[in-house]
Amino acid sequence: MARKIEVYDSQAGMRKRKGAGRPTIADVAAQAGVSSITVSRALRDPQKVSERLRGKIDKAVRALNYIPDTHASALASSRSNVVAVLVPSLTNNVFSDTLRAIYDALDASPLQVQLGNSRYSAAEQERLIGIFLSQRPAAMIVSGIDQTPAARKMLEEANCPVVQIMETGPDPIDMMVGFSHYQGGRAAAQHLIDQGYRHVGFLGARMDPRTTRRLAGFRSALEDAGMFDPDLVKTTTTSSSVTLGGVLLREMARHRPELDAVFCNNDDLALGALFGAQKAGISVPDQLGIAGFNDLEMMQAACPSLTSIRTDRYGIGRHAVNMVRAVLEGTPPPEKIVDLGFELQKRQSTDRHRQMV
Amino acid sequence: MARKIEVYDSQAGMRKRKGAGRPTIADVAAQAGVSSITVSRALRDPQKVSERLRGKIDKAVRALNYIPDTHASALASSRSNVVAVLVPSLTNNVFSDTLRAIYDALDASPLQVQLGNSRYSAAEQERLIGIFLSQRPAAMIVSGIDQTPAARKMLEEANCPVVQIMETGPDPIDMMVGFSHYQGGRAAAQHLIDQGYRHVGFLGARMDPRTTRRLAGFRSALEDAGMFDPDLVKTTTTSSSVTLGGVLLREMARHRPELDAVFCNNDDLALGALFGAQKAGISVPDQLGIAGFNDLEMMQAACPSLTSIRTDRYGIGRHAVNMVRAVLEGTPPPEKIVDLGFELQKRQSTDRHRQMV
DNA sequence: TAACATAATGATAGCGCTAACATAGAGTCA
DNA sequence: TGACTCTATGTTAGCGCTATCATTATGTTA
Repeated sequence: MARKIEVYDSQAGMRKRKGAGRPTIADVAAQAGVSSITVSRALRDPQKVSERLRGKIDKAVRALNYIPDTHASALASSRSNVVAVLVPSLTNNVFSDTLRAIYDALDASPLQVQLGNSRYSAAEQERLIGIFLSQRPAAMIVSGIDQTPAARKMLEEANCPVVQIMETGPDPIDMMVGFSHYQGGRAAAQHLIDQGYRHVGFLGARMDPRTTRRLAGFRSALEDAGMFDPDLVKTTTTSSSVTLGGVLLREMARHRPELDAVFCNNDDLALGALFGAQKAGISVPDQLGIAGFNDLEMMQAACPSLTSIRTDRYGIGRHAVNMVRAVLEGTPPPEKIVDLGFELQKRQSTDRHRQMV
Repeated sequence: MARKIEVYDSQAGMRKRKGAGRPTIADVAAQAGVSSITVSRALRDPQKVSERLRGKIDKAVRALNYIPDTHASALASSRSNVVAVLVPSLTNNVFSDTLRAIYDALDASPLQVQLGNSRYSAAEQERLIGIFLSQRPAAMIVSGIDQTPAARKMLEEANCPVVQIMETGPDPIDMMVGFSHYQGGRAAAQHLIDQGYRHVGFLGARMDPRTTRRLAGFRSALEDAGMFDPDLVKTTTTSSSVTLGGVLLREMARHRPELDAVFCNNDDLALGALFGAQKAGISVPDQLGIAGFNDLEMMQAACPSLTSIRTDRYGIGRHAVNMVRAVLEGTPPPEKIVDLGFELQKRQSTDRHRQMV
């Protein structure tokens, strides 16, 4: 038996791996003259360790420049501090506002963000969900409600809180924060009708599920008013830009001179439509009304100021994090679905009424 | 000896932890009738495993819906697949373009992005660097060259490639990709002087080290021309916005009616200045020249189109990733410092010359 | 056919941390 | 004072992977 142990030990010695060369919790423990677990506790939950030892440990940590290993910690505790967040675009201001809220809201907590960019592709979103789940995240926040069946299944089995954001719908995977894009599109169209516009067009770039629902709402309002004209709907597969807004507007105005208003499915297009109208000598709002969607900051600064549907993008991020934290702290929020609504911001670009009086 | 083993086993049984409940590599191995290490190899390096076993393993992986645990892998191999990226803002389009490039460039590799938002604070950047290093990242990409001494020390000792982006300077921590903001500011000012403007102002929001260097370049050009007037420099501590550009412009124009051009330290301010001028009945470019910085897409779409300093934000991200990958693959790039320069885009907003002819 | 390289697979230990239990010492109360 | 908490610390094993070596099956050469 002794012999066996010897063999065992020598093998162990021969096989020793080198690690990353950084100080470990054991080094800190040795330096402070305590056990590893005490160091672990001192770092995670200081009031569980006496002040005397805490002082020694802090000193050792500083002396060795010790940084705990996240991976070892996550493995041992089988819980990570990562909140995985999936957005379809990094350059769209809509998502950056929401992201900023998520970062702000997580700031006071030990949670970290892991961000993925699905590039408006459901397949890519599915792929990223798989990758992210391999990190055993503490929670997941994903954009939209149109996950692939496989993605949905993964999220349902993910064993962590999941929040779908930007949009609401009848069938949440777990929780939801957003608003109705259909109603938003409808409200914008109704406003243009109410302002007396009669030939209202729709400009849309790279239609995703949400912008498609805005179009559906737009259409329903116009149909109800007996004013819907399919020729006045112009969408593209290319991504949105200010330049594109101008191009689309001028094309539509050329083909259909009776056009007297446009609802742009986002604010970049609306700004571009304004510039396009200015270049073509079309006066806004007299000859052309313009409404956008999201109400980015520039809309009210523009000249003329631009009407838009204000959405609470920051609030969506904040709410999503609050719901996640509530669940992680054992107090699930009473409502699984939060609809933050939207608000029509009426501005000069659709203010024809006053001019006609 | 047998007895000893029994004791050992029973103790182990008493203490068994439950883990996360997900299938592990051992479950896959059992299902496929092979050893764990073979599964590990099949997943990481398929050609090291015979086709027959690979098939069985793939089937077992799918059947169990197995997702490898990143943390366990990182711990065992003491290397992670995380590239930590630190930017000062998530809402500034400048960084979102660079981020998009980083995500795009990493797409084909197994590397993952870990993104931090330092909110334009060096102290916050330092804190985040500490947090990120605890994940033993494969590489770090940080914005700017003005790290705190402690942050710089951590990065120097980080034992992974480090790229400082957005800016170049004489003393890289490791590698650098960017351009000279000083020269950019100088070029913008020189252009305004060349166009015949004589009372050139500077509008700046929340000055960070880079915008401060743009101002220094601006100032040096005006001083060389004997035209610098400190009263024509207006900066704020609040963050940049289109609205703010209009406010700053109108304040400056009111106090100094002789003002005939402004260089705005970013494009949002420049757009706001345009709108502000339009509201105040100041004609651009005749009575007022406007130049921005970065050349966001909207600049050329505006009416009148807006002059700006074009910067290669996407290229910065792409280059940074390429340098990182080169180092990780063992072929360090020949140049540690890459200057991607900038390009003055002359547009209508400063095209007074033509009008005067 | 012996000697040897090569390829495919496996057994074992360890990465750095923490859960779970164990223990020693200091109150606490009747 | 003894049975009993409570607090601060320690011991041990294990989280789920992979590095390292060991072994076995297979081909290759002279």
